[in-house]
Amino acid sequence: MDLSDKKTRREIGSSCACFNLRRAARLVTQRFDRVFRDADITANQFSILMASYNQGGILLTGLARTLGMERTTLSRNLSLLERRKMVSIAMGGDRRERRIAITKNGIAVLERTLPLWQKAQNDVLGLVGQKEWKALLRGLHKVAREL
Amino acid sequence: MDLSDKKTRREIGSSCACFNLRRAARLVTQRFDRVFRDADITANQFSILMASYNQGGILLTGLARTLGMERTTLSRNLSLLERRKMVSIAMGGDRRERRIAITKNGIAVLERTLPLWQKAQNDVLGLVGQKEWKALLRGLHKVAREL
DNA sequence: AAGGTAAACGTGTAATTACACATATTACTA
DNA sequence: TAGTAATATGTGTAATTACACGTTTACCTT
Repeated sequence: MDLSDKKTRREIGSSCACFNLRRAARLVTQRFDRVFRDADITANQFSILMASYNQGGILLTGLARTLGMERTTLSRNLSLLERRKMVSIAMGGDRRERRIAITKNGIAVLERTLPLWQKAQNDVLGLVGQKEWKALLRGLHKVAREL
Repeated sequence: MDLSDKKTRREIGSSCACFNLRRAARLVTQRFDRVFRDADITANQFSILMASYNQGGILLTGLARTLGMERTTLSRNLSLLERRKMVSIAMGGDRRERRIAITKNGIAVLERTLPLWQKAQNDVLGLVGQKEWKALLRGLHKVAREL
């Protein structure tokens, strides 16, 4: 490939899996976090809380896998939520283990944030279009399964 | 919606635009950056350099819009690349303006990183599947257009 | 039981991201 | 032209991300 050819460069930009996914993630995250502005949590924290709710008692490493997040990244994200009493991080029988669970307070935060999530979600789906979004979501699930 | 219902919670997780996009972006970025490990730049910097090449002389704000990146985010990303002589940040006739351009050195870095990009891109497309990827990419472009 | 291997996790460091706020410069308007 | 609005950008702060490296604990093999 010849980078001095502008057509080649544009093709790379418009097809790059990393760039296009990151850009879309940035744009959607911005939308969500603006809607979440007056909430007690970010959209990212909302996802972590929801996963902790669904997989109560799961190990840190397992939760990281579910979230497609590096273990150490999740560790730091959870520390913030633990400090704010939204999750508990308990030692398992195996003393290396960290068992993650959402707290009552975390559930309460989730519940009162849910309407904001619904609004942000509807906003984005409305702009993208239901049909287009369905196809997109299928692809995102495939990525999560395969990578 | 009732969060005490597990089915509801799982539905939220598997449909959330923000979570699913961010997770896919994380996974793909991890792949790319592992392939880029011995390169002089990250996958994100690769994208910024490529856009700076394509839009040579563009203003910071305009480039940020192209990249779907907050202006201040791009400002800091560009500072790193300027310090390493990969882009130039020049004042325009309007002294508020910052005109961004890739340098000769930046082009050289791009050229020798291109094979790594090609490998990472092929890896991801192979795992996701060409057909699935095409549909996904269309959706990502729609997101970038509409948000 | 000792020694080596594997598993689970934390810390140091640095890049990435963006909001709130502030500054500088230009354009517009009364 | 003085004052105001709009534009373009930078800085403070904090969350998010992940690699490299190190520690602790459990398991396994002899």
